[in-house]
Amino acid sequence: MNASTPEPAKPVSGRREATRRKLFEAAVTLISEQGYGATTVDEIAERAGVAKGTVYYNFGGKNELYAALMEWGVTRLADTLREAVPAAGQDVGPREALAEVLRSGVVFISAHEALARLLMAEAWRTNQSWYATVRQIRTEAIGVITGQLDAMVERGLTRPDLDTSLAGSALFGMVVTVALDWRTLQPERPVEEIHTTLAHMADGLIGSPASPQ
Amino acid sequence: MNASTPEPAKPVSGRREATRRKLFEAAVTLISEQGYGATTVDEIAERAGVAKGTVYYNFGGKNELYAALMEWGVTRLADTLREAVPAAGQDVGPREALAEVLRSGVVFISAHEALARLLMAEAWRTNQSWYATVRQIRTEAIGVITGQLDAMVERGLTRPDLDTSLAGSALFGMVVTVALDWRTLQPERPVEEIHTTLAHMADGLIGSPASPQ
Amino acid sequence: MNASTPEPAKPVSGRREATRRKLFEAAVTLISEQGYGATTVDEIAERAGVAKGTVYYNFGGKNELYAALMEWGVTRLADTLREAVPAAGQDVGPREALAEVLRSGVVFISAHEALARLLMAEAWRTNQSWYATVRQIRTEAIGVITGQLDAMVERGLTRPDLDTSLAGSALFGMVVTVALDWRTLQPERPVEEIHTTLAHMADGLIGSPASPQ
Amino acid sequence: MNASTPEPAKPVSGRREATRRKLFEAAVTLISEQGYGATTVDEIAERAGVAKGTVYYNFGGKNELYAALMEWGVTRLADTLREAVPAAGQDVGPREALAEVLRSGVVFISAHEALARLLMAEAWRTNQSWYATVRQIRTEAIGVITGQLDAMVERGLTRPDLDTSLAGSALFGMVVTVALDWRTLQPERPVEEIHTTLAHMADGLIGSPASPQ
DNA sequence: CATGAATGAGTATTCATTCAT
DNA sequence: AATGAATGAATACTCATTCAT
Repeated sequence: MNASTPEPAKPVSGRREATRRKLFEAAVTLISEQGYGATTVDEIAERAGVAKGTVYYNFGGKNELYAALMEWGVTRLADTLREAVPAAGQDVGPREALAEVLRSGVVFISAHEALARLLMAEAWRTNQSWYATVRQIRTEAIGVITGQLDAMVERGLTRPDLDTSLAGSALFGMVVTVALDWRTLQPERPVEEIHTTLAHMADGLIGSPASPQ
Repeated sequence: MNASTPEPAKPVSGRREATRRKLFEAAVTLISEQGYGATTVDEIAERAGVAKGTVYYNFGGKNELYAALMEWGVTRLADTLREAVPAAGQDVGPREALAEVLRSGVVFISAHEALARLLMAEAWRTNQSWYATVRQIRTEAIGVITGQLDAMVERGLTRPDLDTSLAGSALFGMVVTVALDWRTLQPERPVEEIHTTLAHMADGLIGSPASPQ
Repeated sequence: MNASTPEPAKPVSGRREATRRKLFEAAVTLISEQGYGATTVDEIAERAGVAKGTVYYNFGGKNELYAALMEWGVTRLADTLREAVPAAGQDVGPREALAEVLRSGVVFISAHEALARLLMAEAWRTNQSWYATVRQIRTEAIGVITGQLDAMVERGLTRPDLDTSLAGSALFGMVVTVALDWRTLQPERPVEEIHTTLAHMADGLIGSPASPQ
Repeated sequence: MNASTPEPAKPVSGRREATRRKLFEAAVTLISEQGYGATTVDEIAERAGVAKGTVYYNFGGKNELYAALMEWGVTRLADTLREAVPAAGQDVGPREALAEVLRSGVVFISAHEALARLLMAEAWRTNQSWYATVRQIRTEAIGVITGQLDAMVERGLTRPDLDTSLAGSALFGMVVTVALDWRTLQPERPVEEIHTTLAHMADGLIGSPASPQ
């Protein structure tokens, strides 16, 4: 905060950082399994292997921990999607590029079901203190998809009048819903089947360059 | 349950029915905004303009009120979607039929935002007592869409290997997400624009009977 | 709050009022004996013979209970002092009238030591939420004394240039201090000795109509 | 520890003394504003600009810090009052001598408001561990006043039956109350006006050697 | 039918104190 | 000498539920 004192290189992962990480992991697991209200601070602390007071020392309260959690997890989702976008140099068609992004979304969600459930639960709760955070990062994630769609429109691979912003939101909702339904109702199905169906859908959904009304 | 049939046994719409309705409305709004856990019985009663005890007199408890709520709303959603399916005799192509179902979904959601938010928030929280209810009726709603897809597969209007169950879930998630994003972020946009984009997307899907892998 | 609905004569002392009174009494005793911080809500509830939740139902919190307490007690002090002022018709000299007010102050304090201690402890804690209340009513109490002094100045019974406001504050502090010291250090002394000394002091303190500098 | 004074035994004013002083000042201010119970060790440390552990390193605990505080400040008050008593040889009337003591009291209080607030707030809270300290030194301070009154009684300058101990307590309470009211409510008034009013009042007392009952 | 005061088990939160660095 | 992360016992507070009116 004070530019004149250049801070003697504070150790980034000291004891504190390790404790925060432990608490994060405990909290994600428990809250996503039981919901925010049903998860007690005692449980979180016990699972993290620290004393209850430590939660308050590090986060200030249950609400703040939850907010930090949302931000942390949701940032990771956006990052994952961004990483899935093929590098500019690579010779991959926009169609395959989009499929790749959706695929990475499914993988992420199946690895972080908990988080995905929270994300959907909080997505439209506008009066919560962490709504802004969730919304902003959700927009970022959708932005990655929208970006791919824009590229496709540019190259004439889909109808030119497509509202790519709405379509991005649609694809996002589709992926999350399918992925969660899969994990919840038919976890035994191989992930490839999910990928394939989603690819088919996306392919069809936006694959009509000039379908007549 | 219907006031036009004067049953002597139980006066269906006396003070009681009015009270229940007030409580329903208050509960849907509050819970969709804050979540189930964060909404107190006091708040619901206050918003409904009745005393707290009245909630217990009429529903037996917070959980029961919530369960009744879910069942009520979600049944109406399934009914609405079913009504949108063109009667067998009518000469409507499957393309238009599907579009009509999705359209009615959007209309329903924009009229019952709160309920839709709830539906998404609770859809995958498996260890709640009302999970079975939500799931069952959600399946019913998705079933209407799946039915249309099946009809299309039968008539060779889309790829024969489509997993219509997964696809139904995908379209459901797509519609709900788009509709809620619209209501939350850009409520000023005319509903037609939403319809059009969704129709385009569904159109694309239907239009690809045999897109090569 | 709503003038158009003239409130159908709410019963002033129903169950609720009785509960509040019990809590008041329990709280005054305990807090004055142990201090605010050392007194727990559990103790107060137990002593009042009600459940802990009842404290919150009736007052909203420990702080609010304390604030209500201060207002209640301190209002009674002001009332007591006012009542001690001889009625206008009675043939009592201002000197005796003042002595009477001070005397009633001592009696009140010895009957409500607890409250008096709180009053002094909070008198100059300007950043507490209840400071305004304490201050206002303290001013009222001092006002009764100041009123007597003004009467004396008017009749030429004391020096005309006396700052009666400051002098009122001085006499108030004198009375409270002496009374509390008495109760704390020499409770065995008869109250009359205290009265007498205070009367002497007041007599002398302001009894010099024209003492040369 | 202190490079400039290479004392082998105990460096009196090294870093440690400075730290203790900082903590003293922070503690007096905060406690006088909020009370002992409402002031946390965190706050004190933060205001003093040191880490929390430092409080414990230097004083052993919150209670000990407070006790040290009270003793330190209250000793200074007694000393100040004693110094105000004119030396035996000096030719000063008892009237002026008493006025001088009260005057020095007002000056001290206006310079150490926080301490004075504490002194009044804790004076009658008998079951605290530091009660003995506060009481003893308070008695010392009052003793200076009482001493003056005794001298006056001896010389026949006031009524012979005056309970000088009670009267001392009365004057003490009067001075502290007036001084704090002044600082809190009308700090803009010149100190001389306060002095004058107090002198007038004390004057009156002294000037009544034999006021008839 | 409806009310709202009362309840108390369950939970979040505070904060003086410790101790390894 | 000083630090600040961690602690956990003590405590304040919440809120679904009950029940007498």
